Amino acid sequence: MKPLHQQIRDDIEQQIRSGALKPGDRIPFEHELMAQYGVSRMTVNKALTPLDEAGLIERRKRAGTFVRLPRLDSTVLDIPDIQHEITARGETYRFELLSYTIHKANSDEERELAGDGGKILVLTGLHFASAKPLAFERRLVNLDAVPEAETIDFTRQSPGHWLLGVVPWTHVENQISAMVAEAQTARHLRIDKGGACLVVDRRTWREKARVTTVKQIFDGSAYRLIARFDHG
Amino acid sequence: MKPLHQQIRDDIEQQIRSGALKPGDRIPFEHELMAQYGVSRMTVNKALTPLDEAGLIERRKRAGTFVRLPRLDSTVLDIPDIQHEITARGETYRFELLSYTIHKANSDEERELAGDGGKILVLTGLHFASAKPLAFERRLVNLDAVPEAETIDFTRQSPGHWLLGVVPWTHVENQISAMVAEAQTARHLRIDKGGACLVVDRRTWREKARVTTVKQIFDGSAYRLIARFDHG
DNA sequence: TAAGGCATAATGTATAGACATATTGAACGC
DNA sequence: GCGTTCAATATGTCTATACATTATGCCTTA
Repeated sequence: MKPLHQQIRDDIEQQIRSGALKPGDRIPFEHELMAQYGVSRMTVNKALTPLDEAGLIERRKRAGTFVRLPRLDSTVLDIPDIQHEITARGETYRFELLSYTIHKANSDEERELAGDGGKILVLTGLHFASAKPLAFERRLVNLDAVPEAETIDFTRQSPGHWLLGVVPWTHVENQISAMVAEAQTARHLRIDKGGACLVVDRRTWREKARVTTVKQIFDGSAYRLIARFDHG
Repeated sequence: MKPLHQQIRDDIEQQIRSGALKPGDRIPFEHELMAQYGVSRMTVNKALTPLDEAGLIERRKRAGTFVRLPRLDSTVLDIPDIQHEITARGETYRFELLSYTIHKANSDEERELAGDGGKILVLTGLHFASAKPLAFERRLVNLDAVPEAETIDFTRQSPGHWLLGVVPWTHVENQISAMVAEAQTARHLRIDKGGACLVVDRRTWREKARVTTVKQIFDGSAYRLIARFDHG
């Protein structure tokens, strides 16, 4: 048996999603719901609070509780870790390191990550799904934020996968764009020059500190970002 | 002043994110936290419950409460409504209808949406940011699920924006990919043939019923999906 | 009539106590 | 030794109550 507060919550949520309760409609007062379901006010409150936090309802003192206007501005999708995604669909994953250097920040991009003269790790590599190159990656790691990274062998291990497990991130910014493969990218991904590529640029923070910056270029004909989202 | 339960919650969350509490570590028992913060058990519980739901901690009867292993598999991003996004960055939005037909489903794609012989609305159009065409859209709407759509004038209004406000969706599936513009797309978006485009394919459900299918093709040089995500 | 004050009614937060439920670990019996 | 039982313990849920907070709308007053 589900807890009472969850039954009430599910009940109200269902009424909203089905359209029985429309945006702007007032939901019964807490004391009315108490009588209706035969529970205490704390239980009603525990049912309504998550609906408020999820943005489905709005609660105003003295006035009551109302169904919110639907949020127009977003849907949500997952961007999985490449390694995880490849193994999840039953293919074997392999990372191949192409280049690896450690030096002091001296470009704008590097200074933005690690500050002027900060120590950074720059590496490029390829992600393979079975025998096929799926993505080219160029990654910068702020070694002041993640000093352990200097001791890890990335010739086989994906740096992104390692970082996700070791460094707890608090903020991520993704940019997804499309570009046409130039010569070097085409060679790496074994596609024709002029083919379409899907590009993910990702910047990661831990609290205030920048952790890593990565550009991942996917073969547009072989890769799609697939995302499902269930409301509620 | 923040509520007590939130202070406690923030405090514990901070300890986890900073690394002071590591995965597997036991968090003090509720009765210990009661003494530590000088609050009742309900308040402690109200602080811990959201951390549990967010997946940061795991609670086991008799054993106690523990810091969870970090989830490796996903990060989350928003895909905004085009119209909302354009107006949000201060440009004027315009939708231009290119074609509009209503007929019975007769292709595989149409049958998948509305069933065999179901009534569907098919339209194509362009989204403009100020004077520039930003995206080409081809949309199928299941008129059995959204009969009102037949009465709406889409010559100026974006069908996606209208649908979002009118039809509460429960499930969305997005596919993001990259392609090279062929002749017609290039002409519509006023870009060179062979330029890169970002493509979003979206399918929307309301409960079990399919609502709409849309393919949006963006000028890859002018558009990026930008997504930020804050942990917790 | 308009500005301001005030009682009222709703949600917001917190307490103490009760019983339910699940799991651990020790005591017990074979 | 090994499995079983059982009490202890921590979380899960719910109640009844109390006081805080805030916006409403009436009522008073200039």
